Amino acid sequence: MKTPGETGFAFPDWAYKPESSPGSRQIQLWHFILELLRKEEYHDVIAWQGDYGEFVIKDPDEVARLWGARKCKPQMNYDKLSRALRYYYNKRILHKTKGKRFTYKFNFNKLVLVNYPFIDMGSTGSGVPQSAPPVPSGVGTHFRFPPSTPSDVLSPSEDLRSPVFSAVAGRMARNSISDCSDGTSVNSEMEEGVAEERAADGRGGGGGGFRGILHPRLSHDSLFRVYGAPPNPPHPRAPPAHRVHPDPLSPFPVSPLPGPGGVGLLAPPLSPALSMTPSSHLPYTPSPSLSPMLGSHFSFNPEDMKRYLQAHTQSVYNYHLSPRAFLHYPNIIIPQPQRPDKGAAHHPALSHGPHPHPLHNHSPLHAGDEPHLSPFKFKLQPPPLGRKQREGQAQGQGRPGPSGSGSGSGIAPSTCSSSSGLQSSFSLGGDLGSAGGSGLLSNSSSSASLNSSGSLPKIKVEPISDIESEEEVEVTDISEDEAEEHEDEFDPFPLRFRRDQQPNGMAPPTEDDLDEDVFKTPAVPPPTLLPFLGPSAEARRPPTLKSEPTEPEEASATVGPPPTTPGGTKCIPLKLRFKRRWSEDQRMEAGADESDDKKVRADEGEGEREGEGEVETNGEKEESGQGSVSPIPPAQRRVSAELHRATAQLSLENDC
DNA sequence: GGCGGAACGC
DNA sequence: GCGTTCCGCC
Repeated sequence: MKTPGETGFAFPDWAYKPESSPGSRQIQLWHFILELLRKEEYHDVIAWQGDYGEFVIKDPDEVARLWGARKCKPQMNYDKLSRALRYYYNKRILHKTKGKRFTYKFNFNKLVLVNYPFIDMGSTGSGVPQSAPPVPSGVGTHFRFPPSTPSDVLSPSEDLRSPVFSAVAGRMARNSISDCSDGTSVNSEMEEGVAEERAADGRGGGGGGFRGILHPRLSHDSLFRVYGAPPNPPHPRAPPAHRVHPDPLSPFPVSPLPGPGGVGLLAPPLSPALSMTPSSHLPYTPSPSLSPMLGSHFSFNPEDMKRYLQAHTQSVYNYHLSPRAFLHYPNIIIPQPQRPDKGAAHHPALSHGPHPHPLHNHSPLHAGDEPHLSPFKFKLQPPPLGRKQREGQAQGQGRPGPSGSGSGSGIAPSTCSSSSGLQSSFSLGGDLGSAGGSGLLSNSSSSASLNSSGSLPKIKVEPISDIESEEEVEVTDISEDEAEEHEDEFDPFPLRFRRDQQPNGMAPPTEDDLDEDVFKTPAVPPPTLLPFLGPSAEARRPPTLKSEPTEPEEASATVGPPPTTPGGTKCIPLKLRFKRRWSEDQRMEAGADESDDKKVRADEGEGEREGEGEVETNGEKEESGQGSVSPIPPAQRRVSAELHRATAQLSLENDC
């Protein structure tokens, strides 16, 4: 057994906060265990031992008693407590160290996941040492990332003795009460021990330690903004440059609970933070020493963080995490798929691709210049909007704020985000915007955000074809998620979303899309489209149209006469284009000569109009109607027909 | 000692 | 959801 000073396992402060236990108002057993573990005075009862996260209950009865005291369950015993612990097996929060009596091991990764559901913990059991805490090492410095900030996650790595944890535990201890009232209190036994510690510490006030660990580059302001907390700096005083807890043996200088000291920082309603816990896909390399036994200092390397965040983002998509999670983190920048089109690729938003998490913006390093270094093999789409949201946006948002350099964009209120409590509490966006000044999407709305990134070249890509194709894919590919997500009115990552990005100047999916599994579009246009493409398309149209999906019509209805302006980035479905062209022709023809060919027109157009009428939207019906009353001079008709043919051919070439 | 099902309470 | 309690089983 190591001495407390040597055995600091670090957890982010939230790990010690009962409130951080999702779904439970009360302290959870594992929280409690952590509490005990980090308290020196209980090291003869329970202590870290062995691998990272591994601990041994030296005195089962005592631990049970303590637990019982905390929970006001006098009848508690180890048998019961162990049962509770065993329930953690399934949750993978804990697991048993086989062969060692009373020895369990924390699965840090899982702990993180539990608190930060959207964080991928796919690494669990796959390479990353379970419960391997990110490495605190060394002695002088401290965890660099703001504690309790989203970035301050379960970092088992952080030394318990580090200010962060000290602060957390300390307060906790101070506030300890054996009243069994709630999870925030610690039983009297603990309190006693802590009291002594504190005395020994001679430590000042709680807040200090906290501030001490703030990242130098992170202003308090920025930190608080992360929480959407009031801008007023918690502590005007300058934080100690480093060491805040005088006594390395006293890990509990400050309480993690909200209070005079660390108020806002300590209790984000929900920390959306990323875990510091390394995962298998995390390039992040821990400090030399992973041993929690070492006194430490978490020298956090921004670069590492950057990679880490990248990895995590990737994880989210690579693994089982539902993209729905992003609903709660509207500000997360999702790397955009690379487009053949350079312009699109350089879209500001895209440039952040590799660093989807807003956090990265906190760090001075912006990878805004690595648009092509995206490690993602798949397409990542900006958080899609729910249908309602999209619609609402279409109306409400006439002009996305120009955010030339992203100045305004960052803090721009995200209309879409309002729906989520999380979003409000965790407004990284603001911070992002200001910090990055890079047009990061603070606006959860993909379209708005993207658009707002000013320099985004509007690309009109023709011919279209994608929309219909996508619709197809959408129907077939989305199956699970789609159906599921619909319930939430959240449109996770169905292909449908692509339609939304088009208005943003995103080129419609192209070749590279075909390489993608996720967002693959059919290589061939729907059969129903084919009739259009032939010279006699018009004639054959009616029968086929009936079975055609109506998306294009819907689109046209919304778009009205499509943004035919060059700036109009809306891609018009092939079918629709033909339709419009046809209508135009009709109009032209009508204008040309009214008297002549009503009969002719009637004869020729009969079939078409009938068929078309069945699928046309009202508006277009009108157009058609117009055409129907307009005779066409043979010559003109010829031209028109050729035009049709040409267009069709062109479409064929470009399409598919 | 350890496991996990089941019923139950909050 | 998170235990708590009880219990049979290995």
